[in-house]
Amino acid sequence: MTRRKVSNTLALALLGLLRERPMHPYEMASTLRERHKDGSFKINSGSLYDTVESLARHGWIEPVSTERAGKRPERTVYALTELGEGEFVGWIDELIRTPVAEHPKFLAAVSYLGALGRERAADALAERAGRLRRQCEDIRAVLAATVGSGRVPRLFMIEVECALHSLEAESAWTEQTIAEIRGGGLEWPA
Amino acid sequence: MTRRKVSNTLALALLGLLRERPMHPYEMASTLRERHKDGSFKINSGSLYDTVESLARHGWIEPVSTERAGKRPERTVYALTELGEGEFVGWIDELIRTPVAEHPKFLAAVSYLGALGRERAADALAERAGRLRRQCEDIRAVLAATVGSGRVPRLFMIEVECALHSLEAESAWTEQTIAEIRGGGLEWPA
DNA sequence: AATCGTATAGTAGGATCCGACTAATAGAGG
DNA sequence: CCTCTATTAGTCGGATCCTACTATACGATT
Repeated sequence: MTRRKVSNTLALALLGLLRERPMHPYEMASTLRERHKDGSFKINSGSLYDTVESLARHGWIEPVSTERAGKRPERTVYALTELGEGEFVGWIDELIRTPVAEHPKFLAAVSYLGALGRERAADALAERAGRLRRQCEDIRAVLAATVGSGRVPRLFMIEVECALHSLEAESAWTEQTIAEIRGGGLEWPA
Repeated sequence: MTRRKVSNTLALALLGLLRERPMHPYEMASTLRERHKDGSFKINSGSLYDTVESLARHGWIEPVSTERAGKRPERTVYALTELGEGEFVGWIDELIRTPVAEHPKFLAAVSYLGALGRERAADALAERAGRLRRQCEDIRAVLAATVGSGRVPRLFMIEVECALHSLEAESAWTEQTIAEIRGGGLEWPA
């Protein structure tokens, strides 16, 4: 009972791009960055090439040509296969329907918040809260510059809205918890 | 500029446990599960032993004895070192202060929500919403049975509250997005 | 008393991931 | 027109992680 053959979500991003047109790996990465998809996918040149190879091995994409400009390394252009197209949609469907447990680092740290002591805990949370606020602003700016100006359909940036929503929630929890610590509403056992 | 020597947050969990008393690896894992920390840390027997070894290699913990019960494999009991204690607190502080980009699978899928088409997207989101609601209820039940009954100090389960808060936020976003899709408030380009 | 399921305890080997590196070209600045 | 930096493009080796597996003990059931 082998799980899904390729599980890295970067693969999902690549499949999605190749639905538009064939590309070579480096172009996939830069296109994703241009479109601000680097918040939703971890784009790392190391794993990029591994992932492309793995997709090709499973027949979800295939090389269609190789080009060469000057003395630069040869670039292999890949295209989506029919198999890949089907897997793409099925995979998304599954990812949406079934929540999977993630283990964010913040949660790990919060588990031992007590170890910092009241003062330092409140301090650290306050610093985080500030950074979260700035991150939210940055994201709002991106949304304003794209969807806000009507240049990009909202659906194409919907995951950015989703990320913003969850950042805002984290921000709210953080502020509220600081208040409870400082206000004494949260007991602090030894 | 060396990165942090051990980066897996499971290591953080282990350090935290060993602050109470020395334990052998299997006991660490089962204690964490008992305390419902398996929502905040990914506990996997494979990585457990790797992580313990890595912590020992860096001198954050050290073997203090080996015991044997019957013909079972020998168990090595580890204790926290002073170095480990310091790193523990410093690590938590850093994790709290500095948000790091996580890349939840859901966000990846939402990035290509368009590929499902209106109907199917709303459907899939609705299924997720249902599961999220059930998860929230489960968590509330755990909180009621522990903190609610006064048997466990609230600070010891604070990360569960945090996780609940973020699940609720995701839940809300999901419901709201379903409504926008079904109500036509969200444009659906080809 | 033989069998079944579950808890205890850990190992081995491969898949995956990633940081650090190489190397060529284009364009900016002096 | 020469150097410097940024961008383009990709490789490589090792660290990490996890799945699947081994093996014993113990209580309950037939």
